[in-house]
Amino acid sequence: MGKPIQTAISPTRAEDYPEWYQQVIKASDLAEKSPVRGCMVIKPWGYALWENIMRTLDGMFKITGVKNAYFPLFIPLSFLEKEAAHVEGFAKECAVVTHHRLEKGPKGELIPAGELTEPLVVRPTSETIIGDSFSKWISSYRDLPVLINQWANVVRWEMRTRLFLRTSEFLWQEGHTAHADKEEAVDRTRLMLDVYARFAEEHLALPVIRGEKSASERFPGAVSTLCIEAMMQDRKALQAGTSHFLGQNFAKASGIRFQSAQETEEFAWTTSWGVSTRMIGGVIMSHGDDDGIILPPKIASSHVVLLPIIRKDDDRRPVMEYTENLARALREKTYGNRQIDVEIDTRDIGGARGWEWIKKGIPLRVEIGPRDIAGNSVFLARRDQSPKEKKSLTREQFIEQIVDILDDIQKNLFDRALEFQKQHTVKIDDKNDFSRFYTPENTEKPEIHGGFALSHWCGEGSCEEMIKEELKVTIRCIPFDAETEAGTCIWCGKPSSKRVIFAKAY
RNA sequence: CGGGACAUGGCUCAGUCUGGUAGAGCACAGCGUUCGGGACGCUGGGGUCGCAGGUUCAAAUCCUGCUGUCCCGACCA
Repeated sequence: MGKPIQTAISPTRAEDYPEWYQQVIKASDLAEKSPVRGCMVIKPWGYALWENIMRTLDGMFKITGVKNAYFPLFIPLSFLEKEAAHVEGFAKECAVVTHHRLEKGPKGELIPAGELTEPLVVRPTSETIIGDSFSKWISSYRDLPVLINQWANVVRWEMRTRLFLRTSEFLWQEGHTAHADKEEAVDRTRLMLDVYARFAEEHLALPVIRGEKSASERFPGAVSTLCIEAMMQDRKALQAGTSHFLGQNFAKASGIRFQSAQETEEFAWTTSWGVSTRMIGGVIMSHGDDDGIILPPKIASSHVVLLPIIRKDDDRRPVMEYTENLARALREKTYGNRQIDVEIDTRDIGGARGWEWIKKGIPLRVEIGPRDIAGNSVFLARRDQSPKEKKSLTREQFIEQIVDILDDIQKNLFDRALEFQKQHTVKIDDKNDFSRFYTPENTEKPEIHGGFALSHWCGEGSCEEMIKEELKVTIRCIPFDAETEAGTCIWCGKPSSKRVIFAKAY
């Protein structure tokens, strides 16, 4: 009884975007909140995404000469104190370990005991501890460059958290490199950003804008910070990856010195770069619809689910046999850098079964019943199309075409996201227009509004700050492809030579 | 860390004002009927009402303290 529900997720994106995001994660079984404040449990369907991200990115790093290593979770407090700007940036969100033992209290409760002489900081990032290693590994220009990456967890004690987008503990990779000259380090910074951009676009189907951060948004201690920025469906920007040129700041703090070919003692030039589980939040918010998430096939937790339709007991045997055979044939095929992953769902829960897989965002659903066996066919539905758009293919056609179909979905998701980004990216030259663009009509509960504004900026931090203060809008980046063009700052009217990207941000 | 709200089964909540046997819907399990557009019936399992004190013959309900969560600010991959 009751009216059929129109969408699988309630509320819809238009009704309440932040709430939609939470509900989508719940419905898709990606992750859940943990009993620990601000932390999350990543469930198998969500962790598979991360595994696929890791596998692909890891390969991309290694092609550029990067090797993996692992550094400690704990950083001596004194290490963190070495770089002034770095301390400034992270001091307010560090978890600190002060004891190394638990003792039974009078009521049997456990009390921390054995105070450490030097407190240990749970890494918020590893520049300082990796720098310490680098200082020991490097003594000659012949030792350079050193190109290291680690896959790890880090902790930043955030005030407000959201699953995947901002959690107190998150998974990421952090690359750290040291070079003999500035030029090479600058090139590496840019190279890794390009790796991220290519990964985001080709694997996550996220169109991104590459650019440089303004001084106020720079990584604490960096000389320059490069980033990729993606537009979510609420038209806010999400920083999906960053690459930092650290100059000699951290080399000086950690004593990374080497003897040059000219026999002089020099400080190394270092870089660091990272992407995190936040990317998954970006995938959810870019591609999801009111029926749940839509996984890009390249990183999808699984590619296709087979749904046997069994009406009578007599059907069971032939339908299951047909299904198992199809699964075997599909698993022999390769898409991207892995074999096709096939799920078989035999649960007898009626139509709810298909909807669960829609909510989980699996790229392809295949229904297999007596009719298909009779016609040697399959009944196929694509997650990037409406749930009703199912069509029949012969078994052979399907096996032959599945890789192309997956690729078509991948491309379609990217094209849609790019179209959306273009639609909501506008050049704005008038201050009033700018304010109007970023002011919701309903201030109580802001509707989806705004987008990326390409506007002139004089380069002054004070303008940036006032814009942030008044409109909650920040400079996301100074795009690499910005053309030199005479104009006036959107805020103060002083002359400016190029446009930057403004947006509300996550 | 400042201002506000809340805490009852896995989830969403009623019951609290006016103290007296712990409730509903959804979810879950079993059986049957179903199944290619989100099924239905019957039966069943599951909660010391956030924690610790106090008042009382009696506390989910009243009082005190604590903890946690959410919303709004300051901070952020």
